Amino acid sequence: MKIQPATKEAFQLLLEGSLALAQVEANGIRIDTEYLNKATQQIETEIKEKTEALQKDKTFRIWKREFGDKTKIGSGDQLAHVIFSKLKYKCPGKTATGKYRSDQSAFEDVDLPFVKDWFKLDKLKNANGTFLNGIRREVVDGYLHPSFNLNTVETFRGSSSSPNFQNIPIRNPEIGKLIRQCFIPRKGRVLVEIDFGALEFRISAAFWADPKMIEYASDKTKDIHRDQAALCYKTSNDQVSKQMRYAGKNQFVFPEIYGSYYVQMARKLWESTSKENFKLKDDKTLVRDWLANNGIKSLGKCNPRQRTRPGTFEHHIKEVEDDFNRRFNVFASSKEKWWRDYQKRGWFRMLTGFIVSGVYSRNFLMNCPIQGPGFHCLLWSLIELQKWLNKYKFDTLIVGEIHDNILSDVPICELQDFLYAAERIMTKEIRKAWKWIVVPLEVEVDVTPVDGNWHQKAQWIENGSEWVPK
DNA sequence: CACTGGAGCCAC
DNA sequence: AAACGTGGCTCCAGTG
Repeated sequence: MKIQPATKEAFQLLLEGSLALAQVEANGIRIDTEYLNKATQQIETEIKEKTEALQKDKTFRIWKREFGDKTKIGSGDQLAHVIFSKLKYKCPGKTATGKYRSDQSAFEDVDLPFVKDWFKLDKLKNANGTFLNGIRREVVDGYLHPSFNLNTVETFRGSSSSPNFQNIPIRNPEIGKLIRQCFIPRKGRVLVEIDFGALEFRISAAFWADPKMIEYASDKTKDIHRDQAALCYKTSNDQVSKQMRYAGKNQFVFPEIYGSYYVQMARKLWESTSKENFKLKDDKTLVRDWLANNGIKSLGKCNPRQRTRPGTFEHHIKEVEDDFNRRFNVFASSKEKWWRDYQKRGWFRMLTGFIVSGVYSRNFLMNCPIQGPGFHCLLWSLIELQKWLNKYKFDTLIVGEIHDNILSDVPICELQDFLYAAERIMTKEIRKAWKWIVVPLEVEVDVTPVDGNWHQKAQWIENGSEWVPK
């Protein structure tokens, strides 16, 4: 497959990008090595205790009898064999090679404490193995220097390795805290994380040139993820809780934009409602109960070959999807034309000047022109911000990048100037340079306490004359 | 013993 | 017509 940056502009972006990222790598992130060692010791003790507890369980005796000296308590395959084959619980599916699925959701309906505890232990092992150990292995004199690559990704996004700085836990609050406490600013300083808000949706609107999407991305009172959650769960916009919005974003809007369809989305959205505490914003009503009171009591068969039955959740989500495609009808038609044109030519060009040539799936065609240019907005901003810091001889250091955000280590005396400069570059300068960004861009800023840690980051806002904690 | 690929988990 | 995109890393299981 021949892939290359096609224009001078695209080439320049990669060249300057690699120079700027080399600086980021050299800067490095400060690590609280004392905490890291203490946390490792504690978690290893916990892993040992929890392992011994599992080995006393009667389910483990069955396991032992089955596998003898081949017994490996960490093996998901063996766990699945014991639960689904010996104890005859129903397995919800097989993997590509015909083995039992052994991911956590495959055991959702298994009510054995042994299984719940096994997954708790598995989470701890992952936190220790991949993250705490992964970080410690790479620390040099108290600093971590992850690689930030521009040459590994099909869509011309970036990646990170040794260690991967772009998948540090955050969604699981306990594990997130455990790991993120390792990352600290230099003495007397703060860590600052600057995100593009809803970047991929904004780029989608610009790329597909859909007036209704552009309107959505341009109107501060509108929020596509919240509004679609409301439609999916039959509530008003005001009733959408944080969890509901999260589901709307990750189980409807992104899947829909990147080529999924109502059957898959209905399953996931319905699965979310079975989580405990999946409630409306009033914090009393379970979404599952709310739906039941609104005439939707079951998911439906989810068989793509059968017509959906009115009154099922699946039927409802199909209507939400139809409505989405009607409202964003330019998006719906542009993507068909985009796919047809590619099939004729065998290559396509991104808004940032990159040419992608070769055999690709339909869904790749939908994702690549959004994912690539989204990251290019970040890379362009990082380059400009680095130049600005150099020009004015700031002590602020850019220390990392995660696809749509920049992490910096900032002396408190430079914080205000730095935030104003970053905002200017990321929302104004970039639109002067790249006219195809026909939607406003926004930044979201998080700052840690002085001498705090990454886990303690909290949102800051601009109040008209300065940046302050929200 | 070295290596490989599957499966799972972490992020955006 | 077909059915969610991109990565990195670890452990396990199997191979030679």
